[in-house]
Amino acid sequence: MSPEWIARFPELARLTPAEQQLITERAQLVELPAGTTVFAPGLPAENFLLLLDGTVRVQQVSSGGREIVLYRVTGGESCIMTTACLLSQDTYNAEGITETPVQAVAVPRATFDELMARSAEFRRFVFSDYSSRITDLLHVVEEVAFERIDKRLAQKLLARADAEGRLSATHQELAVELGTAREVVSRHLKEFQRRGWLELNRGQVRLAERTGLERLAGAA
Amino acid sequence: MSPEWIARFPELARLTPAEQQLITERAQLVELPAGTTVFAPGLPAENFLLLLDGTVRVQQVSSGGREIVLYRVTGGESCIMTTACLLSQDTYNAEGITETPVQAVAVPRATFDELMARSAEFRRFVFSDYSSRITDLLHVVEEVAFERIDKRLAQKLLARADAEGRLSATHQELAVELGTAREVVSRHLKEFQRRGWLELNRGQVRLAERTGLERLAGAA
DNA sequence: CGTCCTAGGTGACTAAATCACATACCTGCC
DNA sequence: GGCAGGTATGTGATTTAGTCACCTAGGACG
Repeated sequence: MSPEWIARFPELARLTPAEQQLITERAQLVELPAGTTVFAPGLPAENFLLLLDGTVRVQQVSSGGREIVLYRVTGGESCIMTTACLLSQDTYNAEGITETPVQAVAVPRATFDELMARSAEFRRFVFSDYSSRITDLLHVVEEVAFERIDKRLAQKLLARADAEGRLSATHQELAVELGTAREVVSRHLKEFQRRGWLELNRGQVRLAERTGLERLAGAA
Repeated sequence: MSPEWIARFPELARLTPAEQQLITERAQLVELPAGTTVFAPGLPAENFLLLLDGTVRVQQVSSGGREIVLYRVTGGESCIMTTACLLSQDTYNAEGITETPVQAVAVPRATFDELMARSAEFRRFVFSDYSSRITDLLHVVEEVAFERIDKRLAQKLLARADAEGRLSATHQELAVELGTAREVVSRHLKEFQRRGWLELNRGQVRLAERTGLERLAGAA
């Protein structure tokens, strides 16, 4: 395949020309529509995935039907969870779903192994990705175990709103982000609205007074 | 150092003699008393640690002073978190503390890198350890986000009790295991006692009727 | 215009966390 | 033995979160 994509991964751009050629020759470009399940319990992971464009949401589902978003993989990152599935006998009960149309590069396992053997740069790339995911997971644990829902919700709203303070999300979707129940989100949103911090419409939130949200989000 | 220890790591025993020699020549045996901080936010991690004996408890501490145990590293496992610290610019707010006297092998970073380059077996060993830790963290997220405290407490008690059904732990220690508050643990323990499932003494729990606990622990 | 589906609202209740103390138990020391 | 000080545990009151059951509102579409 054509090799321009490799420039999107600064760490890979430092590989030797021969190593870059190895990747670009053996890797396959894949295009996935939004809503595709990239990995899930029971599905075998065959490739090391490098995301060029789009985002993959990784979340955990409980037996009781509740869900929580663990992290997102975006362009320029690799999807380690699939790699980890290759190596662990334990099955994860996490799943990865494309949130947008996704363009990615699939590196076959044998090529992945060869690059791990040949290139210190490649190893650094893979490890730093692992480390980032572990950091993400530690962050989720910290939030879920120790932080108040209203604070976490305020943080989410600020993080996901666009420049005009708008975001499209149902209460249910926000609940999954935080790993809580829809009613809990609805009640807090309503309270925020009562305080004049935001306006609510079906599937839409518009931030009116960021300062209040920011104070709550930043509260120790 | 003397090379017998390597036999405790089945994956490493499959390395070639030359690779095994590389490790045993360069690695250092370290002995740590119980209660030593192995890694913590801010501390630089210099070595790849392989545990021979003892256990290291890895836990997260919140700003509010609450804590939660994430997982334990025991003999035959490596302490990936320290390695990950080497590779991630993000600082973890997790810490590792020896729970017992610990005997470990410290592999210098350069030797670690060399082995990663030379040995597919070594890579498999490192990756499978990473995967196990990620699995552990996913498990913690699932428990904290979705499971009831009484069920989790029952599971902990069953898991930590010895053959006679005894375990030494304060309510506070159990609370840290679960990432909750001491009062919550005290009240549930008291209720378990009321049901005749266990007997309580200062710093001690004795399981009297495992069946009740088991039913609660296994409840969907 | 009615039907159906999804989004959101709400009251009642249970579970968990927090706060503020009150006791109980143990160890060392007189 | 008795007392002091530290650690462990008990408990009520209150707030916050999660659950359950059910309701209403907004759209899409025939």
